[in-house]
Parts: sequence; structure tokens; C-alpha cells
Amino acid sequence: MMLDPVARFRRFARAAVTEVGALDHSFLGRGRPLGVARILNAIGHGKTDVGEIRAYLGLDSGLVSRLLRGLEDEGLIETTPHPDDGRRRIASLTRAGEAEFAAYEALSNERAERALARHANADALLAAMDLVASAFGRDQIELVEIDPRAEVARYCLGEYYGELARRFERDFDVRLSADPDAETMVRPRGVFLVAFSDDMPIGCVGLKGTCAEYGEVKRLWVAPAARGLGLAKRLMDRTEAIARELQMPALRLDTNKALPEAIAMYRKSGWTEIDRFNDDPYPDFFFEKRL
Amino acid sequence: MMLDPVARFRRFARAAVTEVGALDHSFLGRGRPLGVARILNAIGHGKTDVGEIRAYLGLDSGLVSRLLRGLEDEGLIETTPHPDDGRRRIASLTRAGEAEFAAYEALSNERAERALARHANADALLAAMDLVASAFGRDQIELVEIDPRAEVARYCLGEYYGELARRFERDFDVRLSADPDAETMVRPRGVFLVAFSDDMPIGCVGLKGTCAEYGEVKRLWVAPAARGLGLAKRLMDRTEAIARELQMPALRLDTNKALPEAIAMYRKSGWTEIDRFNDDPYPDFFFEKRL
DNA sequence: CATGGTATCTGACTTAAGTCAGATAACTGT
DNA sequence: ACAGTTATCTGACTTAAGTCAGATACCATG
Repeated sequence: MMLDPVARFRRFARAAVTEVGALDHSFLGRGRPLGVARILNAIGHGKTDVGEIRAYLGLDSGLVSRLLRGLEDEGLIETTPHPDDGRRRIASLTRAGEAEFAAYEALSNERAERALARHANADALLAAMDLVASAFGRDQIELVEIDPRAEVARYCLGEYYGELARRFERDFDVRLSADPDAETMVRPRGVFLVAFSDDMPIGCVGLKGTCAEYGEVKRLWVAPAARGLGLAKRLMDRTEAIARELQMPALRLDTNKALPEAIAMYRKSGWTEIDRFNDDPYPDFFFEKRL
Repeated sequence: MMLDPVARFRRFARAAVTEVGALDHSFLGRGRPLGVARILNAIGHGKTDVGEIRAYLGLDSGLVSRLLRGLEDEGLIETTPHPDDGRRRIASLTRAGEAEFAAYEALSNERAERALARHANADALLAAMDLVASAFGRDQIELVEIDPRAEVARYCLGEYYGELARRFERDFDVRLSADPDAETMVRPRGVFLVAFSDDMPIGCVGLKGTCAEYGEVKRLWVAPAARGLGLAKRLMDRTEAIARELQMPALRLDTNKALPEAIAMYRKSGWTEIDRFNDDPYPDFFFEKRL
């Protein structure tokens, strides 16, 4: 009757295999074998270096070389030596290649649209897909330093305040996401980190350099789709490393009892509770970690 | 930055392709090509008829024939003519084949367990997987008549009462799931339907034959993972067809204002509101449909 | 029992995909 | 400038997968 976790996982795997098989087949619609199509698409998605393509698709160097030659003969790509290193080659789409790539893109987009349109609650389906994709891609999550005033950062902060509003059952001013003292989260004073999973922002944290005695950790957010992956810990660890690099003698943060998972995480990773160090009305817990 | 629905869908597709690729590879761990392994597993999972295997895996008849021969030579399966039709052949695992199949099963189970163990919130991950798998498998959902006292039926009813308890914020007696007048939902008086998606029960409905004037529709439930697929409508349509078959002149049902989606669905599919026809304290809406 | 239809099998092919051992040319550090 | 390393390419293979046209044996029907 299939209700134990393993059976449920395997049901998912079966469904995914079927769906992915169909997906592969749709790539065959343009009369080109799958391997060639995959390379063309890898190039279209910005994998220009031959070695990069090889690593991305997990193929043998000889094979990639041959397939590239085929695409060149078709007039879809051209390869030139790397300007800094004559051994390496970079591949790029010709005009015809761009058109062909666009056709593949259109195919994929159409497929996605059709699948989503069939579902009466596409939001729920997408949320579930985000969660599964994040779980599968957990080892490819990258932390990137971003200017807190950049669009991605603003998006993360918007989500962060939305989450707080939900937890506190109180409205937060959306304009808060345009932090007036954003420059304290830019090097050399501080930093703002965004976690990306396959180009999708799924978490952030800010390190604010406000005074000489300590740095402040602010706005730690992890997207619902990425919870359970240990991302908050990873963000904190990286923040700590950067704080050390910036010669900060200690870190402080404040938090609210509405965020119990965060509090537990702080306690577990060497933070100690201290007395209130600011007069902000929201927080009711204050932590410090000496570096 | 990838936040539009199509981009999110495609992110999922990429993650799934990668994961499924790894999954295929794990099938290669036993030194047998994928095609052969897939056939062995199809047989292990009860696809005995050669034609059935062909349809299930979508392979050419000549290819399947050859692969079966290979497995026979390995001593893993044996084929015998079908008792009712000498043209058809049925394949079955030998003792060695059973062992080999069990090894593949163990591999799959281990994989699933490892993936789940890595996630700190496996329940959320599984719920998301159930939802995605149901969406992908929507065309394979089957409605089956089941005795309402059987284990699967009891499971569905348990979920149904759990859902009610959540919506009404009130406890329901779990023992209710063992319906005292279950025999009114068994042919020829009535029927109980369970919806299966790849062996997983994801919905149910009961048709109760209580009197000559009308049949009663009870306990319509759709699992959270299966919402948005139009399953409730499908269950109701089938119930209606069976009611006609059983010569019921009309159908009635009662429902509660805490279930607005259901009420909307009834109105849209030809039900008309009528006066209270029982003295049950819970419902506040009553519907009828003449057949 | 002849006829047309069906399920499976065989043999002869093609194509895709992958492997591996050098070859070649460019880089790096001493 | 030379040895060792690295990135890509070439050629000669193997294996997996799939296609297709018959062949064979069995079934259903008049």
C-alpha cells in the first residue's frame, strides 16, 4: 500500500524517470542525437570552455571533441583558442546556432508551460518542485557576496520581511528591504551573502560592520524550499570566516522568540546569550560569539 | 534570477535529470546493461506477460525478445507459454533471478534511505515528492472499488477524519473510520471507491445505499498531494455512473461550510441545494442531484 | 480446415554512445 | 631551454540500443 518513506521516495523516482524520459525525447524532436543536442544547449547556457562542457555533462574528452566537430560541420558553433591559454578552446554559437538553441529553448519552455497549465494549483506544484530541486542540488549550493542594494539582495530581504510578518502576525514596512545603512554590509566594513541553487536565490545573511568592538549578523533568511539542508549553518559559518578575515574581534546578533529554530542553531554553534545591547523593540534574545 | 514559473519548472527538470541519471547509473552497479536490468526489474515487479513488459518499457518486440533470451541464458528467468493463449509467453524469475532482483531492490532502497537521511525535514521533502509524483502520474490514476472495511479504505478514512479535525479544529473519534454501517457501501447496495496513483491511495469516496428514494455520497477525500488534478470530480463522476447502474433515482449529500472547494465543485456539476434531510449536527449544506 | 489476425522470435542491419591509447601543442616552473 | 604537466584532438575500437522485414506458431471465425 506504499506509505513508508522509502516506498514514497521510490514512487517519486519512478515518476521522475518516466517524465525525464519524455523530456529527453522532446530533445530528439529536432532530428539530432541527444548527446549533440545536450552539448549545443550547454554552450547556449554559457558553458563555453570545452573542459567546462566536459565536466558539466560528465563526458569523455574524445567524445566531446568529436561532437563539437560535428556541430562545427553543421555550422552551429565555432571554436577559437582561449586568449589566455592556447591549449584550451572556447566554443560559441554562430548565428545559425543561436537560432537552433532558441528553438530548443522554446521547446523546453512550452513543455514547462503545458505541464503547469494542467495543474489547478500551480503554486503548490512549483513550491514542491523548488523543495525537491533544492534537496537534490544541495551540494551545488553556492554562497556569493552581493551588494545589499542589488536586485537579488532586495528580493531576499523582501522574502525575509514577508516571513517575519507571517511569524509575528504583524506588517513590516516593505521599504525596510531598502536598508538605509546598506553600506555597512559592503566590504571592507561588512558583507552580504546570497545562497544560490542553480541560479535561484534561496537564502541570505548580512554582516554589518558598525563599530570596532563587534560585527553584527543581520537578516538571516532561508527560503522554505531550502529548509532542512543546513543552509543557515553554512551561511553563518561563512559569515564567521569573513568576520575573522575582516579582523572583527566578536560577532553579535539579536533575535526573537518567534524564531526557535534559529535560536537553537545559535546555541549549538558556540554562541552565548548576553544582555540586551540595543534598544530595538522587536528582539528578545541577544547573542555573542568571540572570534 | 529565475523566479518565473517556467524557469522554476525547468530548474526542477534539470535537477531531476541529474538525479535520475545517477539513479540509472546505480542500476549499472551490477555489471549488467541498463536495458537488461530494467527488464529484470519489470518482471520482479509483477510484469510477467512479454507484451506487458514491452508496453511498460516502451521497447521494440525484437529487442525485448533478445534481452529476455539473454536473461534466460544467465539463468535468471524462465519463460513458459501462457496457459490460455499459446502465442503469448510469460516470464518468471528463477531462484537466482529472485536473488538478483532482491539485490536491485536493496540498491534502490538504500539509495532512497540515504537521500532521505540527509534531509533534516524528511516529511516535508516526502510531501513535496508525493505532490510532484501525483502531478506527473495524473493520467495513470486509477479508481478501484474496495471493501470499506479493508486496510486501504480504513487508511483513507483515517486521513479524511484527520483532515476534518484540522479544518474544524475539533477532534474526531478515530474509531469513526471503522464505519458501523460499512455494508451499505458494498455492492449491490452501494460502493466504496479508492483512487490509486502508482499503488499509493490518494483519494476516496463512498456511495451509501440507505433507502429506495436516494443514495448518499459520503466521505469524499483527496490527499493533499493530489489536489489540483481534478480527482474529486473524477471520483464524483464515477460514483454517479455507478449510482445509475444501481438504479438509484437520485443522489444526496451533506457538507460543511469549512469545505468551500467541495461546495463550489458540487454547484458546478449539477447539484442543487435542498432542505436539511437528516439531523446530523455537523453539516450545514445539503445537496441533491436527480439521475 | 482454410483464412486472416496476433504474439513472439530471428537475423541483418544502423546509430549512438562510450573507451582508451597515443599524438599534438601549449603552458609552468626551474 | 628543458622537463613535466595539461587541454584537446585523432583513430581504432567496443558495447548498447534500436529498427525492420520476414519467419514461425498459435488463435478465432466462418
